[in-house]
Order: sequence, then C-alpha cells, then structure tokens
Amino acid sequence: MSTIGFAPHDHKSCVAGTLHKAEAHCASQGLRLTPVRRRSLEILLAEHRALGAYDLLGILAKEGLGAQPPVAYRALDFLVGAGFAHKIEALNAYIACAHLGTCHMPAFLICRSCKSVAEADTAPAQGRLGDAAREAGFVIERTVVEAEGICPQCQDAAA
Amino acid sequence: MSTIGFAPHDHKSCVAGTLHKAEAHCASQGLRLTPVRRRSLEILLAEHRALGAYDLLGILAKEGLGAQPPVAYRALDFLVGAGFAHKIEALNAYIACAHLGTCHMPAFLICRSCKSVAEADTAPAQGRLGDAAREAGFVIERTVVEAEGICPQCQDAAA
DNA sequence: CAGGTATTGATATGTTATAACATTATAGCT
DNA sequence: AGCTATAATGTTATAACATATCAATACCTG
Ligand SMILES: [Zn+2]
Ligand SMILES: [Zn+2]
Ligand SMILES: [Zn+2]
Ligand SMILES: [Zn+2]
Repeated sequence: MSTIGFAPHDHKSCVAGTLHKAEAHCASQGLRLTPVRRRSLEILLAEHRALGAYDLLGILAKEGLGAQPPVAYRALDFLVGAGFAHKIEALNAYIACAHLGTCHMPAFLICRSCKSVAEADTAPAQGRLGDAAREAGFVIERTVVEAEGICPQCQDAAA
Repeated sequence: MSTIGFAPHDHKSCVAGTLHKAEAHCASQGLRLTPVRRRSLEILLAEHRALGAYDLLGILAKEGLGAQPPVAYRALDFLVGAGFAHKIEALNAYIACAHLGTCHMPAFLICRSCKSVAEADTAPAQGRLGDAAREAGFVIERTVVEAEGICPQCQDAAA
C-alpha cells in the first residue's frame, strides 16, 4: 500500500503509468477513451489535488474541447464510472484514482493547508463502519470516507 | 450505542429529549437558541432523514420565519457548530444529531431507497482510517464517513 | 444608558449540477 | 458500402446549493 500524494515521487511515470492502465482497461472492457475523456484524465492526473468540475471545464475550454458544463460533467461521470477518478464529497471536487487496478473502496486524506489529497487503500467497509452496518442490518453499496487535516509537509512547515 | 433511525422507536420522546438536551447545552455554554434556530432544530428532528437547506427554508418561510437563503444557512451553521446537527456531504443535506451529548465523530448509514439516515457512533478516526493517517503522518481534524446502501426495512420490502 | 457584540433583514451574486433535445460519430450487421 | 442501433457531443436553459455584503436591530455588560 501507500498513501501517494504526500511526499514527492516520480510523478511523470506516475501519470504515464496510470494513463497506460486506463487505456488498457478501456480496450479490454470496450470503453471509449475519447479525446475529451482522455484529456480530462490527464488534467486530473497532473496533480494529486482535487479539481472542481468548473476548473476542469475552464482548462478544456481554453483547449477548445468544449465550453459548457455538461462537457465537464460527462467526462467526470465517465471517469468516475470507469473507476479512473473519484469524487471528493467534502470538496465537491474530483481527483484521479491513485490506485488504478486495485479493487477498492477508497478513503482520502485531505490537507486543508496545501489542498493535496492522498488516497489510502483501506477497505473502510470492512472496519468499524462495516461492523456498525452489519449490526444494524444495513447493506453497504458505496462508502464515502474522507479525513480533513494537515499533511506531514504542512506540519513541518508550521514547526 | 445504537443506530437509531432505522427501526421504529418512541420518536416523540426522542425529539423532546434531544430538544431538552440542546436547551440545556445552550444555557450552560451561553449560546442562544433563538426562535429560528430552535424551530430549525425541531424541523430536522421531525424525521430521521436529511433535509436540504432549501427544504428547511421552505418550511421556515411558510411559518413566517424568514424567506431568504441566509436564514436557513445561518440556522444550519449554528446547529452544526453547536453539534446539534450534521451535514451529510454525500447528499448536500443536513440532519439532526441522534447522539447529542456523546462526543463523537459521526458515521452515517444512508438508505438510497427510503432516504432514511442512521447515525452510528463509531469513532472512525480510531479505525483503519486512523491507522492509514498515522502511517502517512497525517493529522486528522475532521472525518466524513458515510455509507450508502439499503436499510433493513427496504431489504424486507424488496424480498 | 452608552457602547460593543451577536443576530437578523435584505439584496445580490457565486458555485455546483442536471434536464432536455438536436446532431454527429461509432460499431456491428447485411 | 449501406443500414441501423447505440454512444457520444453540441447547445440552451435552468435547477440546486451556498456565500458576500451591508444595513438594521436586539442583547448583554459596565
Ligand atoms: Zn482509487
Ligand atoms: Zn499540506
Ligand atoms: Zn451526531
Ligand atoms: Zn430504506
């Protein structure tokens, strides 16, 4: 495992590898990674931060890939549906999946200072949340697990 | 503990008890449970469901307690700040706290069929999310833990 | 009762997301 | 290649959620 996103890493290969996996997944599943979708994924992958739909739309618009809200929301719906991106509910924003391929119910660590977001691969539905649900007779279909706080770098910076 | 919200219970005393606790807390903390705030809490307490800010506003407006968005958002900010209500991020909606008094990082079970919401008292930051955060050197300040799925009643109804 | 703080009233605007319908591209089939 | 069904885009409009700002009023406290 690893909560990529904090701490520097070879981001160029991080991006290229994810794009490559996404292409392979689309090919094998008969999904179509069209220009807008592919570019949207690249844009999200550029940083380990969450982007608002309208932030994405702004970039797409500059590049002539579409200027109306549905363009961004359709691309995001596709990426989220395919598992290539996740919505961060606490921010109403979207982020590229950092563990593509791994089957996961993601959990996120969100730094309120530098806005970076790390995706942890922790299967929250199997922890206490799962216990509580089982006890209540509730069947979980999707989980939203997000923690807001301060990342290691920002703690060091403050010290 | 208990994930109140699913399964019937004496809701009248559930509401009255919570209101009473809220009043006591305000008195002891020098907070002011003004008419709009008190009525907003009553409205949220009426059901174990989450209400949108504009749903609340609609009810307040009918009762002559204010017709503009800030009225509802101010009341909700107060209730959330005081710990009397929580925001459900996955729904952009608000719900009265079901465990008033218990210090808690709440977790919610949200039925996508009947829209009822149960609040579990599970301290999510102490489970796997906490482990992942510690491992990453991340300091958690707030957690959003929400599970969407099907409640016991709706499972029975479908069977 | 004067002065500071919290609350409310009111208007406007900003931000996020979807509905609806026309048009164009793609893929599979004959 | 031509036909058809489906998927994707273009475009307009609007719904739903949330905040900024400033003026007026209520409330506590000295
Ligand atoms: Zn992921
Ligand atoms: Zn940070
Ligand atoms: Zn609560
Ligand atoms: Zn239900």
